[in-house]
Amino acid sequence: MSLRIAALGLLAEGPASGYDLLKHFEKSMANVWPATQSQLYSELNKLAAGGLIEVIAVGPRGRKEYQITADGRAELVRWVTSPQDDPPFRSAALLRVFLLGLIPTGEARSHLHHMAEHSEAEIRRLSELRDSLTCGRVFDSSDEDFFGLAALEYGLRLNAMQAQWARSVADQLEA
Amino acid sequence: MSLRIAALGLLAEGPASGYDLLKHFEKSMANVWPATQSQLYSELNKLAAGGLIEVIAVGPRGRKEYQITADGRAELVRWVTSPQDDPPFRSAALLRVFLLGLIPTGEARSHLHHMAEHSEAEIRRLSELRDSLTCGRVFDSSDEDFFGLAALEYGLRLNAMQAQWARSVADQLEA
DNA sequence: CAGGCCATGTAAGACGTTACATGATTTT
DNA sequence: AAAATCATGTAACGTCTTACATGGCCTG
Repeated sequence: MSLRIAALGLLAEGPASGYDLLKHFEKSMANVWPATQSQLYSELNKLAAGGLIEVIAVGPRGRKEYQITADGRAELVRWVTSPQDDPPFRSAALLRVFLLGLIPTGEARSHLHHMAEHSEAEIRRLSELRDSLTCGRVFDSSDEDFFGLAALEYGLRLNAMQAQWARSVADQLEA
Repeated sequence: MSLRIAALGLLAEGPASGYDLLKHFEKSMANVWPATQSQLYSELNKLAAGGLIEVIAVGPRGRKEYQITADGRAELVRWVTSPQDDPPFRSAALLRVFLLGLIPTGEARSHLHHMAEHSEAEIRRLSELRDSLTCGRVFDSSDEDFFGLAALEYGLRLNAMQAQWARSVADQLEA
């Protein structure tokens, strides 16, 4: 469901081919909903079969340019306003936390430090991504990627929280 | 993979039936890795077939009591120390944020307020869960559910962050 | 004309969701 | 005797991962 929506969402900004979408996708929504090339191409076929998008041109190398249809836009708005049927939150990293008692305390502490470092590296990666997207310009709520930047800000805060949490749990473990 | 580990992890604390596990599961790991009854039962069969757990008793109503094996413990430790092959982070809620530009600003702002309220409700739910688990006693790093409580603390911080973030994005939208 | 990029697709298998199916035992 | 709880399982369907397969176009 979600990948289908991601594809529709990208096409809502204008016509594109699967290949174009994939490129754009990796810099934006793939950060919150990763997907592979195979998956995206097959979703595009399903969307076209369902009439939510349509092929408006065929270029060199069999390139198919897709465009969102009115039905597609309707489906997109329906989904955006229906948060109740989202798939649930899942985190293997937190599941691991539950099981940290199975390894020696020193190793558990070390794992927590690694988690903190990983979050800090993510913060650097996301900061760079933000800089590459904004490239110095100012932006406000009418900006076309205002919400993409808001999602990015979420990622920054999430990782900051995670690093602090991991260090605080590690500290409790020392005692 | 992860559900299999969750089941093994619960069995590492002592023998139990699928039914027992399900009950315990819902109060602990299901918060970070939800699963259905069907899925848990079939994982137990697969684990038993693979020799990671074994049936040590059959009780009334066909109740099967499982116990973790040495191979099972080894697998558990292997997984706990291998964070590199975790499934990636996914959030439909954040994907929705990317698409909030598709609905009128007022509705988007209202959605963000709902997100904040949802997080605040989660904070209350998790606080109650914590109280029911600790029931007033003090705990330290030698406590058997120290790490479960650490995961719970993560949930509290995550939701606090989320509520603040949602309100801050909503505020930028006013301007 | 070789190498890199453009461009799309298939197939097998693991994992997850939903709904249904079945029946024994204990409690009221 | 009915209702609640205990207890396990099957089947269909959709999603995600991994690996593989294919070939056209453009640049040097």
